[in-house]
Amino acid sequence: MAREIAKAYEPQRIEPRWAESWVKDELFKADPSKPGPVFSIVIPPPNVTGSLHIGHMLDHTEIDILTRWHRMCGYNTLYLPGTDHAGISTQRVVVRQLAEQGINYRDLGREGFVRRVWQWKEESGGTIQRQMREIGESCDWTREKFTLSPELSRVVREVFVRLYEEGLIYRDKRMTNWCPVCLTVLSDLEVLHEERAGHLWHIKYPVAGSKESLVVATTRPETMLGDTAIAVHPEDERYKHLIGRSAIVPLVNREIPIIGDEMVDREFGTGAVKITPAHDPNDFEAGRRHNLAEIDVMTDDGHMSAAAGTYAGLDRFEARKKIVEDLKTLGLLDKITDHTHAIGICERTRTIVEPRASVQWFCKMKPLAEPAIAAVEKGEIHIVPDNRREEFFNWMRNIRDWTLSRQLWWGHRIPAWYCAEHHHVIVAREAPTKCPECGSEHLEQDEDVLDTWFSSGLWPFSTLGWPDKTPDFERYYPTTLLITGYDILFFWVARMAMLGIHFTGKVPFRAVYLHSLVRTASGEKMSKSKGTGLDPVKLNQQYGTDAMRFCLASMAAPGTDIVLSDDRLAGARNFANKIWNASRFLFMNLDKFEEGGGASFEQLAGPDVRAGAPYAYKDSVPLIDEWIFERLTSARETVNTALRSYRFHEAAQTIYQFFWGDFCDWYIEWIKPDLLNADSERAEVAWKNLFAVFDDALRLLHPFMPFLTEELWHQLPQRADAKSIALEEFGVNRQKSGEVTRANEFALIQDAIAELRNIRAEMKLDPKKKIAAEFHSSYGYIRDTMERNRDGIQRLAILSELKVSAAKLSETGGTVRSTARFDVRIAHSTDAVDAHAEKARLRKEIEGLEKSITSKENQLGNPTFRSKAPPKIISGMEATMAEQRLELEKLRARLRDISRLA
RNA sequence: GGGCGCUUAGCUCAGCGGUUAGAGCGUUCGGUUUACACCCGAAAGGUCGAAGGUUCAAAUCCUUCAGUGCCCACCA
Repeated sequence: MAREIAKAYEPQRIEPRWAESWVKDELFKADPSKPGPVFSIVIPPPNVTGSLHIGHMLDHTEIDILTRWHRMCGYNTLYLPGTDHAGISTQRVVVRQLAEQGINYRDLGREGFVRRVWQWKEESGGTIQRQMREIGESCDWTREKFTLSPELSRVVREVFVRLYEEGLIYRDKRMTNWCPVCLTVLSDLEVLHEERAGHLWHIKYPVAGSKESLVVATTRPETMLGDTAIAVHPEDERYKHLIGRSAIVPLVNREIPIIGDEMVDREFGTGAVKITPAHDPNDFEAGRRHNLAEIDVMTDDGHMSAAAGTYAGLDRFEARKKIVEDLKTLGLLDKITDHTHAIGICERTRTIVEPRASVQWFCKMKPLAEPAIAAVEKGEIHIVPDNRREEFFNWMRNIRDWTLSRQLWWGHRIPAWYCAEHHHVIVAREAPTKCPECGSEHLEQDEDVLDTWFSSGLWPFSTLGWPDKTPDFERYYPTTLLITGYDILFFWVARMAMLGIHFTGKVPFRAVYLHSLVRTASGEKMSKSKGTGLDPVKLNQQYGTDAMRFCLASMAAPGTDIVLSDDRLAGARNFANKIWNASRFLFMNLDKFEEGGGASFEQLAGPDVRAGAPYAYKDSVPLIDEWIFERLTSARETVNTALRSYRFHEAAQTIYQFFWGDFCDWYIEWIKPDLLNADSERAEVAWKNLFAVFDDALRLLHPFMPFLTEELWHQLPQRADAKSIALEEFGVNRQKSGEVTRANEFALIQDAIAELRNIRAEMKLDPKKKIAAEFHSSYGYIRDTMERNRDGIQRLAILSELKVSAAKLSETGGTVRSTARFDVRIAHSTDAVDAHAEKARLRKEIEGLEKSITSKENQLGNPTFRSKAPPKIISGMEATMAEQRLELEKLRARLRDISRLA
């Protein structure tokens, strides 16, 4: 039966079918009761609001490659999917949507709003999970988790309560970062720092009861309305006499004390600092030291509050302008100088964050950080690449307490209640009915929710059933590996490490691989909001998911960022197409072979037949087959080694090289005639070995290109119970141990063909015309190899005949090419020879060789080198030099001959 | 202010102590070879940012410098 096979690979026609069947058959469902070493990995949960972006694509590609590879290597494998409720992001998305409908979310009330978010999540929140299914990720969908599900919420409460009981979670008034757009506090990590050119305003504060005034410098004049002191250094001769007196805050005419405090840097500004405890971290501390009032002059949304007097209601930056104007008018503005300083920016909205004192829930980090640092130091958690370890240590050793509460509605509500009468605090797993201290039944739950990262920090164990001792938890925790971008090392990885160790007593993952970021051509981090992101879904459709995966993998060298381009994607697409066409060739010729009365597909390619390879013809495995099996084995070993150390690019490159270079360009080209050989035994052996190699090669490629390989693998006859190539063995070594291979003999043949082709091209000989050639080597075994493989050489070098000779080749009437071990010659009319060009070519080659030889002579002649270098290097160098000398001699002779003839 | 990277072929990047420095793309030349022009064959192209140093041996390790990118940081 002749097959209809598309001329080009059309991923769109193949991918959806397999993606669907993999999910439907629950192909990747983990079973903790099954034997085998464990490979478990949890997904970095993407936002429910999200759709797949290029960063996920990279994450997921790497995760899926390693998962599929381990699965095929016999591991009991779990890849656990799920999503994050993403507090601020999600809330902002829904708030914006409501606003578009003219609804102010606050009007819905807390419950109404949260209900809307859930509703929205159900309707359009599944995008990313759907996309993950479409791109065929081999995760266990029966174990999908969501950070805000009742199941995981229970874990969040458990953890919060325990930390509170241990005294690690506390509530306090402290300096926090306030985002006037998000309307919530942020943790330090959510605040970015940006250097900006600003000013230093020098403002005169009159000293009470004197004509003197004190000049202070500030970058934020509007905060002066909340000043409650002026500080100078106690030892500062300029101001010492003023300590204990007071000054008048201009514009609001408040009398404030002048205090002495060591915190003041005499060198900076004027050496006198206005103290605004409600709006500056240093001032807050100073305020506590000196018992100063905290006057908050701003509202939640960044306007001036009632405390700002006549400025109330103004936007904070408007107020700044106005205040500066007014000071100028009053003659109280001493001067303005330029000043560049770092300001805090909200990670999401890019608005300037306002430092503000407020009451929040915090988590003490030092006691949690120490065991995590130790775990990384001891190698219980292995961080790759190495330099990220240092970053981790740096941050962890200087860690500060974590602001946990957020003034949002979407998220895990803080499990704390206050009694109306005495404000007793009750922290509990379930809502209490009365205050255990005073018995009051008027309880109100804390309005705030937890930072999103609090629940993600529990992800590796919360998803596996902790605190219960579930079979999943027992079998799959600690997880084997975590793969994520280095940009969330602190946000997420560090917190998982701390919380995992604290609560389970074990590290949450044994290794962390932090991959590169995908950047735009201009080097920026790709971002949807900036419009610089590539849409992987579109690209997957355009080039095929396999091509996309392969492309990313081939560029994913550890520690370096990726710049994706159409060229690279096209290259990967071409590779997929190449494989498709190679298969097309196999199946088309197989049809011919069967129709011509040859053995059946089953007889040539059945699973048992494939397993029995390599097959011999006339008592020995054909050289070409032995060669390709060896190339395959070596490629597989390289891939295994590379993947063990996350060198995806190396693995991908190796496979590419093997499939395209070895398998297509040489192996298939070489065996073409054998496949339809009149000698049916030779043909059968060729076919059998071919299918065995093909099967192995598909397996090798499968983790990288799951769809294409699944499709092609199913074209081969399979066992009745074989469901997917994904569940097959990655590869078995087909070489018998101790067997001496002749595979490198084929390398000589390749060299000879290359030299012959080179002559043809350089001499511009008619590419279609078969030409006679001669081959000489002083080694008998090499001549034998050529004799035995004459047909193939003639075919691939387009020769009419190949004369193998023990005698030196004549230089006249043709062109000779030499390697150390052999010479080839093609006869042609001398006018084809551009003697000048040929001489130049020879000279260049001679020069290169001479340089290389001289450098080796120098080294080998150096006694210190001989005594210190490893013997392997010395003998290798000697051998190479000997070969190079032989070749050099030949090239020189040839140059002399040409010169003489010309 | 600290810390971490990067600088290698026209472009994008591998290689990170050892034997004439590699890939993809691009370029040049030649090809309707019964799988593939998303292809085949051949070739050109690099004193590995600069200067010192360590070593028998340096693109690879160290120092300095010059560009360039990123992360962390409560000096008004």
